[in-house]
Amino acid sequence: MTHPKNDEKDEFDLQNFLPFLLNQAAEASSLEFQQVYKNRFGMLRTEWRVLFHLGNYGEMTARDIGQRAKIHKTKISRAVRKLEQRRFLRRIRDENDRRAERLSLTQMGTSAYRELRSIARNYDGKLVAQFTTAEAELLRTMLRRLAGLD
Amino acid sequence: MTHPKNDEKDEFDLQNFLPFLLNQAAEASSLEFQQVYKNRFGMLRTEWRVLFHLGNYGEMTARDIGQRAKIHKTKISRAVRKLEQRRFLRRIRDENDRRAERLSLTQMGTSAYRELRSIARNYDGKLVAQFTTAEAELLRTMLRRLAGLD
DNA sequence: GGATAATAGTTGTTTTTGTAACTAACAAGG
DNA sequence: CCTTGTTAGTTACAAAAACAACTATTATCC
Repeated sequence: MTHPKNDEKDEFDLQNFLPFLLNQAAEASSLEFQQVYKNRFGMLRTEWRVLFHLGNYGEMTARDIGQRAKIHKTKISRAVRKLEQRRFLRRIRDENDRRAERLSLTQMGTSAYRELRSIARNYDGKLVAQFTTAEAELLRTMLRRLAGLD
Repeated sequence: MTHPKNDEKDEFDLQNFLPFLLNQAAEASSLEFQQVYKNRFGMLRTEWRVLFHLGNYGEMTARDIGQRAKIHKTKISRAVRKLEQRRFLRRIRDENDRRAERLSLTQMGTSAYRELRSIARNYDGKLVAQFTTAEAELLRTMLRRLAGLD
């Protein structure tokens, strides 16, 4: 019978594999916040992200959002439609490039954004509270690096 | 207009929101490795994880795996069936508790595991190479903490 | 100008996931 | 034993994601 465990010197554990760890951390740390935009606003993750981008950066096209957040265009297309149906955003055809449409939040969208942003901010604070300021800062820097942002 | 507390001064950027950052980092950093188990072995993420757990920790039940990796039992059930069909694992009904089945890798499963583990190890090394050893160590510690592991 | 390629966004179809309900086996208390 | 509750795992159905093909518009370049 082979012994899968210690064939060679093997300090490689799944629980140390960075992609696994990152994924577990991401899932665990988004769970609670997810409840908010799901239960309170009936939103999906992508919808929340689109809302957040528009609230955060102002008027953008679907393409802009997709590029910045690395979300596929079909997901964005569907999220935009839902947000529009719920009167959270409006779209205006760009007359300089009639393929694109400029998206922006309505009053309702803005107020939902504000509420969610405030909750997100508190939530982030809570997550980060278990680390020192320096640690948290380093963590974000490393994550941005791994994410290929910056 | 009313002034909710967190409304005006806004240093809160989506790209600093930890759940978002974690998710982006997780996706970006698993993309390349995903290609390996997808294209080379036709596996899904959960299948790879089950394989890895069995390879790493030896014989386990579906429940054990689910608890350790926080994977839902239906996902595991499906992954196990596929891995069994591909002759990567076998199941043996536990005679002490006939509800459970003890899962273990076949020869084929073990060899796939070994190959994937080696690729994963290199891949992890590559990811971590952009940080100092201390930084990487801290990163893993923080992620484990966020993930609720340990 | 006109063919060809590229881009913004949508729609249709297939996979994969999530959720709930289910079977079969065990556990505990009466 | 026998009801009630719990656990391991599966299955059926609904929701969401992935993937491919599509329309409409703009850009390229001969």
